[in-house]
Formats: sequence, C-alpha cells, structure tokens
Amino acid sequence: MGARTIGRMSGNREYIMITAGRPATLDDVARAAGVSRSTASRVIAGTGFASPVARERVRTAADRLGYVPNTAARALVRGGGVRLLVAVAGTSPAVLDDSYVDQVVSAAARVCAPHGLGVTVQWLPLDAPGLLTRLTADRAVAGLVLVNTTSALLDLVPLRLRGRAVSIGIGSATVPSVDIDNAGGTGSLVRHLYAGGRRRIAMVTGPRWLACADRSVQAYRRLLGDAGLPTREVVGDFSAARGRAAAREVLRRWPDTDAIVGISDATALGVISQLRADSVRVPDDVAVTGFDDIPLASATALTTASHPVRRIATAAATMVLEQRPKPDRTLFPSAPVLRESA
Amino acid sequence: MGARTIGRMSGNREYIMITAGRPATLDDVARAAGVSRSTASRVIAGTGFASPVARERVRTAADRLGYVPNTAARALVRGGGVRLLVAVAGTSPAVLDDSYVDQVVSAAARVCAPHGLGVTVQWLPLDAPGLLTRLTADRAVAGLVLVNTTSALLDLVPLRLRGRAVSIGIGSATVPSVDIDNAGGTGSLVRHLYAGGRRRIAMVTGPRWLACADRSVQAYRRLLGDAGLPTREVVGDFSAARGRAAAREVLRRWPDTDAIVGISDATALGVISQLRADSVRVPDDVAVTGFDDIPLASATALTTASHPVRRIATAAATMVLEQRPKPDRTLFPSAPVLRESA
DNA sequence: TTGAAAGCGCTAACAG
DNA sequence: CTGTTAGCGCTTTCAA
Repeated sequence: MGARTIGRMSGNREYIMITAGRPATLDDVARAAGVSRSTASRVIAGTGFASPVARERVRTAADRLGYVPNTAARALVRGGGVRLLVAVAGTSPAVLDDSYVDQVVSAAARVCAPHGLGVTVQWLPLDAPGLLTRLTADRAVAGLVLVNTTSALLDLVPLRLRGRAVSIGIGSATVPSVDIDNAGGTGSLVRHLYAGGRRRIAMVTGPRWLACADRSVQAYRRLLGDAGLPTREVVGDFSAARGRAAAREVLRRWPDTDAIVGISDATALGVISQLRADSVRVPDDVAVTGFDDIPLASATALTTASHPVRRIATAAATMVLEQRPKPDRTLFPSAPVLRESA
Repeated sequence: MGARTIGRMSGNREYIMITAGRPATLDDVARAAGVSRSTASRVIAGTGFASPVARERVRTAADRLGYVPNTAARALVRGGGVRLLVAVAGTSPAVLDDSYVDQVVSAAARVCAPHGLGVTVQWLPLDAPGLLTRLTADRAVAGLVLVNTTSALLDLVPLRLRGRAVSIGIGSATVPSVDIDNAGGTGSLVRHLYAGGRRRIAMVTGPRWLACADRSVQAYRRLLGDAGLPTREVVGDFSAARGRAAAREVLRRWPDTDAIVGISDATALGVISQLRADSVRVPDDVAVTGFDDIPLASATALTTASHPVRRIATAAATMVLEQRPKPDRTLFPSAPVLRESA
C-alpha cells in the first residue's frame, strides 16, 4: 500500500511507478514523461498545443500509470461544477417515487458518466421557491434539469446557470424546454375516438398547475370545439386512485358518456377498473385512452400514446452538458398506440 | 450581475453583500462575519472549536449571503470525492435499460443529494475488468455500489475504496453485501407449489455467472431434494423472450411438468405467454411463479415474491456514505405474493 | 479560541 | 511549442 517502484527510463531520468495505493496525479505523469505539468495538462485535457513527441510521451506515461484526471480538482479550477441537478417540482416528496423520475435520473446519469459528472435528484416543493435558489447556489452544480416545473420556478434559475439549465416540460425565455408533444398525442387519440363514432367524450385532466398536462387538455378542447361537441372535464392528478374516483364523477354528471380520455396511463387504468367494477363494458359502452405507454399498458391492452421518457431525458441532459446554443423548444412526437380499450 | 452592495456593520467593519451573480464563498462569509476564513470554516463544517460569538456571527453572515459550501473544493482538499459510482455488471450495455437499475440509481441519487454528492452509472462488461480499475482510479469517486457483480470484479475494488464500497448481490471479504433473500423468497414459493399438490416442478434459472440468481436455484434444488423430487432446470436470462423459449424446452423435455418457477417476473410472464399460446392452462395444467413483484405482476395476477429494490438501494447507498463499520451481509426479506398463476 | 500559511490536483494566462 | 506562475474554494496543521 503506497508501495512504489523506482525505476529508470531509457533516457536515464528517474520516474516513479505507482503500483498500489495513491492514484497517480498529473504531476506524476508529467514527471514520468519528463515534461512540465502544464504540458501534461494540455495533452491530457486536449486543450492547447503540444509537440507530437510530448504528446506521445505524456500519453504513454499516463497509460502506464493508469492516470485518471481528478474531476473535482478540474471542476474547481474550471468552475464547471461536478454534478447535474435533477429537480422535480411537485406537491409532495412522493413525486420522486415514480418510474418516470427514475428513468429521467438514470438516463441523465448515463449521459453524465463519460463527462465525470454525477447526478442528484431533489424534490422541489411548489411553495418553497427558496430551495431552488439555495440548491443552485452550490457552485458544484454543473447544470440543472427541471422536471414538471412552473414559470415561477423557471424564473428562479440563476444567471450562473443560464445555458446550463433545461426544462422537461414548459420552458421560459432563458430556459429551453424539451418535451413530449402532448397536444399531438392526445389529439390523435381524440381523433381516433371520434373516428370510431364516439361523440360524448370526457377527459380526466391533470393538476391545473402543470402546464404540460394542460396542453393535452387544450388539444382535447380544441378538437371537440371544432367538431361542435361540448367538453366534459374532471380534474385528476395522474394517479390511478384519482382515475377511479373521476370515472364515477364522469358517469354521475354525464351518464351518456361514451369515451374517457385519461391524462396518463395510470389514470386510464384507474378509470377502467372503476368502470368494470360498475359493470360498464370497456370499450363497448365506454372507450378509454391513456397516455405514456407504460409497460402495464401493453399488458392490459390499453390504447394510449407513446412517451419516450428516456430519449427525452437523454436529450435534456445532453443539452445541458454540451455548451452550444439550444433551440428554445424541442418536441418529441407522441404516436398513438391502438390496443383494445378504445 | 456581479453587483455588490458595500455596507457597514454595527461594529463599523466593512462587509460585502452579494446581491446577484457570483455565489458567496467562505471568504465572503468570513469577511462579513469579521473572522478569519479558518474560523468560518470550523463553524460551517462543524469541526473544531469556535466561540459562541464567532459561531453566531458566522452563521448569520452565511445565512444572509445565502452561502452554500462548494462541494468540489471541499472534496478536493478532503479527498473524499464528489460522486457515487453505480457499476452494473453484465454482458451488454443493455443491462442499464432496466427499471431495476433505474430504481437503484434514483434511490442512490436521493440518498446522495443531502451530502452534496452526485451519482453516475456505468456498465461493467464482465470481460473487461480493467474498466473498474480505471473508473475507481478517479479520486472524485467517493464510493461504489456494485450491482450484479462477480467475485472477480469484487477483488478489483481498490484499497482506497475499502469501506466505501457495497455490493448489491454477492459480497466479499472486503466488500459488504446488501441483498434480497432470494433463497427465502424462492423457497416459500416452491413450498407453496408443493403444498398445492405440485410434484413435477421445473425452474427457469438465471445466467450462471450471477450469484444471486444461483441462490434461488440452490433453494429450489434443496427443497426438491428434501422432498425426494428430481429437479428440472433450463437456463434463462431474466428476459421474457428467454422465458418463452424456456417454457417450450421444459415441456419438450418433461411433458408432465405441473409447475414452473421463473427466476424473475419477466421470465415467468414469458413462460405464461408461451404456455397459453400452446393451449396449456395456467395454473390448472401448469402453475407458474415469478420473482420481484413488478407492477405488471399484479396486473397479470402473477404469483411471485416481493423484492424491495428501492429500500435495498437506499440501504446500500447509505452504507457507503456513512463511514461506520458495516455488517458483512444485510439480507432483505422476500415475501411470497400469492395471486392467480400458482 | 483564533489566524496565518500551506496545500488538495488541476488549468490558464503569460512569458520565454 | 513549453515552462513558470497564479490561483479555483476549502480544510487543516501549527503557532500565537
């Protein structure tokens, strides 16, 4: 441990080979290569000039010593930070117990790995805006991915993170957005219902504060409006439990409903289970659609719209890491997935 | 941007209040509190002595300036690292496209957040042991969580990480393990099958190199051996596709099989779909069990055993972060979840 | 109890 | 093209 082997290079210069214990530092590499630390830094970081000879010697030395740059030190001097913060807005910390968030975090971690960056995830209470400010005050934060955020939160993103923040959901003048095309996905589902002869179409919406959910609602309203049909809306919250209750409410208020559009697959699954419990046939009496195409959807033959969460998160994290101008808005298409429920 | 307000404290000493831009550093806090940087460091880090007065003034100043310690700088000097590495062993990078891994990463990120640490995830090819060595050579790596690892890989964990590495799966003399009680879970399932009158019980196993999967197989063998029954094993790989093929193989080799134990829910679901396709009734003709209790399991009424992945990952990450002696082995119980498939 | 001073490992001007 | 020189922000001896 800490054992070193002192040897001699052909050039008759002393070098040190670390055999165990302390990982090699840039100094070790420079010494072994017989160049200055700056030169070693230049070739390792790939920045600045270096003669082919120097390049070669440094590379060899680094290889032999198993040199790996210390990300923390590098981040300190460059001021770039060492981790990507995934901040998920919501009313309770339970928002983090969600496979959607899992996928975002995991995808982000995968993108960050080669850059030597880590990822952390935090719940952002909607009513405690100070937290975002505190979290982003840590210079170790290299970038920010906001999930399900609000405009209020968006405005709190500090200047330091301009260009290093992306929102999965709505964006702002300073924070670009990467998102799923809720309107397109929901629209195609509503059109499918209409094409199937449904005319009394209700919708179980998401929480009002969530803009992306609202886009689905707007699409639903627009389409029904265009067709001269009245809307039937019940507020939900993405959960199956709320979907159940909502199904009851829909049928109580509008007994002749022949289709229910759920804001999410979980919602739709809740709706279906309640409907079946009440002996309403799906899709014969009432057609039901979801949104997201989670694994459960295919198993339960739920008609829904696709939502490539992993690809979206990967794009978001990549945008944060790559420091080049980003489009204000990147929309991933959502395709209808027609199965048996509608 | 970068605007500052110069004011005067009651003690008539100059201080600087950052109103925007550059986050406050420890120097700013010290200056504002009228103490040396060392003193400020002691009270902020909570290490070493400080008079109540100093403590108070530093706290106030830090609060007012919205001071947040720079994790990277701290890690650099303390040598503690800035991120937790989740390394997932497997034969292809696709092992990372798995909700199991997502949950582990996400849970780890949650545990790390308050410590100012990030998380990265890496695929560890079984045949490229050098990668682990290279990855862990980065001093920025504060800790290691190995997933589905092998003894060979375990032996490569460097001394520097001793006490800062945990394995979800098998452990070693130097790396403690946190795991699910596969044997217990599988055992209770096999007993349930036996109690239900099944006597010709086959098993679709996991890949041979995976020790945790092997524990299930051992339990199956032991129980059948104790009952004087012959074993019927087909090698699987946790996938539904392989489960399908395995079901075919089982029935070809042992046509009178009356129960199939799947190494995972995905495997079992694959088995069931193949069985149904071949007009074999489940559970009437052949009972099928899984392992993990994924969301799909309840939707498909699959009998299985529970697997609290989130809790396991949280425990693992916590052990890595808390620097106290750990038990060599922590086993989380797996309870049978009886549904319709067996 | 406190402050001065010396780095942690690396990058980035700036002269040579 | 290369080496010298300053730090990045923080912790930690060591004296005072």
